[in-house]
Amino acid sequence: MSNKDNKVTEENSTGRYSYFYNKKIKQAEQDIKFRKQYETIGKQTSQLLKGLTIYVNGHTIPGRLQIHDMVVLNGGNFLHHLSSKGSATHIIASSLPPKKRLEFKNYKVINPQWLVDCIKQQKIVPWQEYSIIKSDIEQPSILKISSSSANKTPPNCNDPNFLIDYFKHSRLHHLSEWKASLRQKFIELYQDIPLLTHSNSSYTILHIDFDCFFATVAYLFRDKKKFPTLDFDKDPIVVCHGVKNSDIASCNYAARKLGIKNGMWVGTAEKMLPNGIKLTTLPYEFENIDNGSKAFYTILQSIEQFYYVLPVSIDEAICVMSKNAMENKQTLLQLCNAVRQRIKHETSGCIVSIGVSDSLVLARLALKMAKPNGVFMFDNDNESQDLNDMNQFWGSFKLDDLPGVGRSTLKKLRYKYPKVKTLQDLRQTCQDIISLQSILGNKLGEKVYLALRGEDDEESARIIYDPINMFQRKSISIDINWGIRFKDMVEIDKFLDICSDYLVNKKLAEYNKLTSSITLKLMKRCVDAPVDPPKYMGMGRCDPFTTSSRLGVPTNDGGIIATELKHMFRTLPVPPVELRGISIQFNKLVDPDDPKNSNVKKGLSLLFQKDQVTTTPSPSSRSIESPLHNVESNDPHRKYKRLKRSPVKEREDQLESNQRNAFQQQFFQELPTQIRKDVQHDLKITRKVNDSKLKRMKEELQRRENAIRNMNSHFMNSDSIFVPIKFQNETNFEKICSMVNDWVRETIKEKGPHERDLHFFKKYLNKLCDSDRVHFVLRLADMISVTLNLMAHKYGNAEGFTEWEIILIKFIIPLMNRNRHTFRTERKLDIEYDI
DNA sequence: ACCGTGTGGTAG
DNA sequence: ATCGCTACCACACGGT
Repeated sequence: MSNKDNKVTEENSTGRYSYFYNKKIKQAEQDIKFRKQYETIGKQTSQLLKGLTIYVNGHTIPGRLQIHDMVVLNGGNFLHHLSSKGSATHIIASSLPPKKRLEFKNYKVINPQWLVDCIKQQKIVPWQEYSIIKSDIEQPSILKISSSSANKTPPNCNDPNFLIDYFKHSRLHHLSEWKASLRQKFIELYQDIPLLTHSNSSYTILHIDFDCFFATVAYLFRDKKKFPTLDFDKDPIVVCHGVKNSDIASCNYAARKLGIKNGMWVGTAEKMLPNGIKLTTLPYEFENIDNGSKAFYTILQSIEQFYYVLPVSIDEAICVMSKNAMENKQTLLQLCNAVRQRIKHETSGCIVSIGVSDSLVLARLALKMAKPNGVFMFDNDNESQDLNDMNQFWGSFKLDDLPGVGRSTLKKLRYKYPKVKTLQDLRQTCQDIISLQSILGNKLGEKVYLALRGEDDEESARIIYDPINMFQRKSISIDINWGIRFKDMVEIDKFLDICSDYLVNKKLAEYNKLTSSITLKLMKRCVDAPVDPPKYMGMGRCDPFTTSSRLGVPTNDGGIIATELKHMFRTLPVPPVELRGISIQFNKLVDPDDPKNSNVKKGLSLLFQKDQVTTTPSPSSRSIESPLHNVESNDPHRKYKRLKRSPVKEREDQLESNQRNAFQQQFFQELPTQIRKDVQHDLKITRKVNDSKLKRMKEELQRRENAIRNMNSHFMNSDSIFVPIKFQNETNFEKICSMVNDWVRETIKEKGPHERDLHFFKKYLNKLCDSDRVHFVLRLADMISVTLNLMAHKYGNAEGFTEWEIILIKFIIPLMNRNRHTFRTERKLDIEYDI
């Protein structure tokens, strides 16, 4: 027993103090008693917090009561009332109103995480990092206010802090980050635990998650002055940033009753309200959500019966226990309710529901049944579960309640079985696996088939039998599809630098990995989509363009990666102003510490790597308005079958890129000064690409490969004229000619070619040039020219006509002139081509 | 038969 | 105003 404890008892024995002082002592006595009780049942206590007096201000997660227990059981003093200044050594709070800030300015005011971390590490960690008024002390409040009000400038992607600032507010980013970090923690925590086996596969699965977690936390931490009468059970409440086209991250059950759903836009939700009912919108409480989740996981991990606590997301976990860990259903139910009670208590009011069954899929469905605020246990193969109950269970789910069935799969199922509404209907209609597989594909068909029988497919079950492996990271990426509005390449290059820096210094560093393969995906505004989409700063409707690049050697060099990205950007036909989204992926992650990769560090493995840089474009099946892709089947459930594509593979060729440079130089002088600046910058990047370490490595690789190739048959050379080149899956040039002709004729009449088609057509022409078949390009150019002449009289003023003229003059003819010295097969074609 | 690339889909 | 992320599986198709 500590001195402090003795002292309290002593003072009390004198028996003549003020009411408050007496009360204080009584409470301290109770705390001691509580501690003793705890010790008598054999639980561990410590003296970690000896000498500290802790006071909790306002609403926190973990809650006041839980903090009380933590403090007392670790030998600290818990102050119930802040009677006189100086009596508390630490004040715990999640946030402080300005008035309290002033009042507490001389205290150590920290967030609850400090306590959690102290106990976890069994030492008093420095409080400064957890201080919640530190920032105010550093900055005079007037400055702070003016800067924060000035901070309300519109989002601007050229701001160096844009990325971080955006992520700070993005719920989806938070979800992804949280998930990744939970997986990482799982790996650390369960590193050495033996894996479960299929053989004794009698496990009970508990699927646990919060009911509308974001909404609950937002409600608990709301500004009570602003919402004095808000009732969580009756008033519809949503969490979002904005007012009209803002996504609803989470809505309470009162809102759900009115048909409001997560993901809906606020404006849409408001239309669903009955007259006189108001929708309350609350801001996100990311930090408090995180705290609540920590309490959630801490509790779950403390329950001995759970073999694993598998993280699904910030608010959702799967607990696996052996079937004989519980005596019977009764005790299991008791456990569930105890867990629910504890979580509610320790998060100050967040509710979890629990679904219990013996497969993942059934536990998940049971969870759906359990919500809101309940437990549901489902026995699949128990005889006692009578048929009626079964039918009722399955009959209460919609098709997309099945895990793995989303928007697209739902559509396929609806198309095939228009009458099927519930899972029960589907169970009766779809008795065999074959028909499901024919609609949904092999794996998904099987998955659905098994799910309807309450069984997990192998892929889903991996989370139970091989979670460590499953949670191991295999790729790293970022996506930014909001707020992207650039003026020119200079700005984009800066942004790519920032992205590269983020990925390399934050992600690769965090996971200690190198990457050897990068994918860049750009979202370009659809031609017919409005420049400003409905959602403020949103991406609107876009066409995607992807390209990937093998680096040849694994690296974590930000410079190399940024340079490569800039280069890749330029291979895609996306003008800076049309860019609406960027995503960058590192696909092949390599562990530099792995002994078998030791040579990688020195770059020695390079010469033995087969890979080279490739860029492989392929058309999107979404370009419906383009005639070349119109061949798509109308049968929606066959959509997954790719029908037409252009597999033209283009090799990044040293010769070609030099020529492209020459081409650029040539036109450089004629450009208006404004554009010239851009081009100048562009050339700088191109040179940098050529100069970079990576490029040199690639060249060396290329040289060696070429040498080997040249020793082999001439016919093997991919530049050989004997290698067929495909366009739109067609190799026969005559057929391609007629296809192109149709395409030109069609699009002259309208708005000109679809940019994607044009992109692939250009690639095809480039490929022809590179393999000494410029005469084909000549034929095509000639044909287009003739067509233009024929149609000039009727469509000379059409948009498409002008488009094609420009393409011919600005692209095709320069292309031919570029290569005329390489004409080989067609004799003496070195004429200047003119229209 | 197996591998690599690009596309689609899903989850929270 | 508004913060439309991101990991991972499956598939189609082409190359070897």
